[in-house]
Amino acid sequence: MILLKSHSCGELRKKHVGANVDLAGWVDRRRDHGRLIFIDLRDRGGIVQVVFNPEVSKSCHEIASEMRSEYVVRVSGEVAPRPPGTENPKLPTGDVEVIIDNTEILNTSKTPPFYINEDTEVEESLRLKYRYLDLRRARMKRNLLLRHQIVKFMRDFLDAQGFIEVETPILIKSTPEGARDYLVPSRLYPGKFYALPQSPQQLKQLLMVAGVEKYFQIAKCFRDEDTRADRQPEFTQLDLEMSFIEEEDILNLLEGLFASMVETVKPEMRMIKPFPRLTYAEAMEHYGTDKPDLRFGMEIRDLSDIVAQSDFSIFRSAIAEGGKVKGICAPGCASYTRHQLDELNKLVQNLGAKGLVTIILGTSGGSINDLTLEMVKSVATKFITLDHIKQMAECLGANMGDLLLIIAGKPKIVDMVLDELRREMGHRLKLADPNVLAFAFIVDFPLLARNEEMGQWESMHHPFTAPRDEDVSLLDVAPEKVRGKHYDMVCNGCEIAGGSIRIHTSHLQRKIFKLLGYNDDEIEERFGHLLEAFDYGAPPHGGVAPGIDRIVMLMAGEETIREVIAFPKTQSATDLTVNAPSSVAEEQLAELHLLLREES
RNA sequence: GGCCCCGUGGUGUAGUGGACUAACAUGCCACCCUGUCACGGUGGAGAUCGGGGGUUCGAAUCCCCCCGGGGUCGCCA
Repeated sequence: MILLKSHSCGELRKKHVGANVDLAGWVDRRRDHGRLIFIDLRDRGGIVQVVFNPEVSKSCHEIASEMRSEYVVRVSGEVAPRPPGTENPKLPTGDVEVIIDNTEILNTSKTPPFYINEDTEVEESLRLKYRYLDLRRARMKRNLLLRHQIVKFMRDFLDAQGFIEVETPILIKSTPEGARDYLVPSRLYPGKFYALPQSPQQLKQLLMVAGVEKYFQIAKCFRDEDTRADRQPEFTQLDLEMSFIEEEDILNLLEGLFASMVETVKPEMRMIKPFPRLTYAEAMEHYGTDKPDLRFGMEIRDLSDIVAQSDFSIFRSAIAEGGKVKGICAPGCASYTRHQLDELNKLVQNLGAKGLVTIILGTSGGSINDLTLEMVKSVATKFITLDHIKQMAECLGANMGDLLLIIAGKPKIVDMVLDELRREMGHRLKLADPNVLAFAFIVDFPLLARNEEMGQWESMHHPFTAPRDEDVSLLDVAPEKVRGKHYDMVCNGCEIAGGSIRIHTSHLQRKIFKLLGYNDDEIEERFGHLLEAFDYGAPPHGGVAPGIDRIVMLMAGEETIREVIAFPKTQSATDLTVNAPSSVAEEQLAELHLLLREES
């Protein structure tokens, strides 16, 4: 026998009754009744109950009494209908069972360090150390399968649209202006290094010059920066690029791809269609972030004009110093206790705000017109008139019984803190439906942002992003006003994709590099290959790169991308499964011409 | 680099200065059990409470340092 299995455990149904089957898998659970032993046998396809009856086979029954959790076993027998009344509706295979007349233990197993057969919380470091066991669990198996289905859909979809998949190198050239690079020392060239790609950006643009026209790749990207729930040192992007297109083409492609992918792979999840489009300015104004969670409202409103003339020094001084006063309305939260308000205050202070002004609007429902000063609970009542409070409540769309949360300070801090508060309150009030994927496009980004520390212009996206045609003339006089042909796709508060129409002439590209502070030598050394390529008939082109880990995370309903990566790294960038990074032998270092520095 | 949370039998939790000789569930081991499916029953083994130091008559519990995991700000063109 070459194959140990004639069927998968999970596929057996009533129609198989009478068939002799060969199965193999892991012991999920054992129920030993003394004479009769039931084993739930598990393989990738599912679980089926197999029965060891000493009256059928005494030797099989003896072997089965030795079986324990996670033993690897092979069984053969006849598929039988379960006796009436003993069917198990919880199992897809619950109408049948396999009466075993031949079996073998292929391998034993130690008692696993955590439950494989139960969906209980286990400390993540333990799961990662024994990731191969963790991946046996239903949740991880489901996530791996979903990821496969998503990636397969992407490949099929893009193939049907005429894209071709091209691989680009993993050993490329360091580009220190972006994220920190992962470096690979060169054995053949002492003192020189390759870098792992932060993204295949320049290579895919060269593929456009090469006439590929429609390219994509499931691309591993590497960035040596600190991790987050949605950020890993290495991650996967659906990298794609097209020639002879404009921004609208990319957005249409994305919407078509993601909408049909969700409808195919996760039909139970809902979307807002067509995907809403917000300008960067609108997103920042109403959500305080360029990646808003649009599953709920609770929009931020600017209250500066209302309170500018008030006697409340916190508000007045913030505005006088060039700051803003903005707030949100937490519906129905007037009953918040002192303790809960203190908690929120602590939250905003940890984020860098000076404090949180809370205004409780009465205790029961009703029209805000009936509000009296006695019904308002807030430190602000001493300094702010009832009229101002009513105006703020109206501006925030508040009703009686609601809680206003107001932050004053520098615009950047105010936005960041209110974004956090909005998401926190949305979470507490369960406003974000987990079965909704609220995709949206963010457009009209500024091309450049001022780096205050360095006193220099930096690319908002990357230096290859084309400025809007009508703004090109502003590059010389007012760079901050130049809008880029840059777009993001966001979903549920997560940046899912970023892309742009690229510069495709060396003249304009050089101009941008110079604006970013590079001199001619630096431009030549770092980007000479790209600029030269542009002089050989580079077509207009643009593209986008959706993060695969993130979209799988959202579709799997997970909180971190580690749950959808087979072997993820910890927050401190270690791999607990294989214990990486690790020391290397002195001989390896010597071969690479490396000497370790003494760190103080 | 900053701030915050977590670490108690194999696993998940309870215990927040004395009654803890550390509890509960589950897992594990042994025996019993022919229809269970998170099988059931009886019995048993198993943690000096992440590590180190300190305070105290007394520390799982309070303080300090360290280690590990997580969240986040900075960082992520």
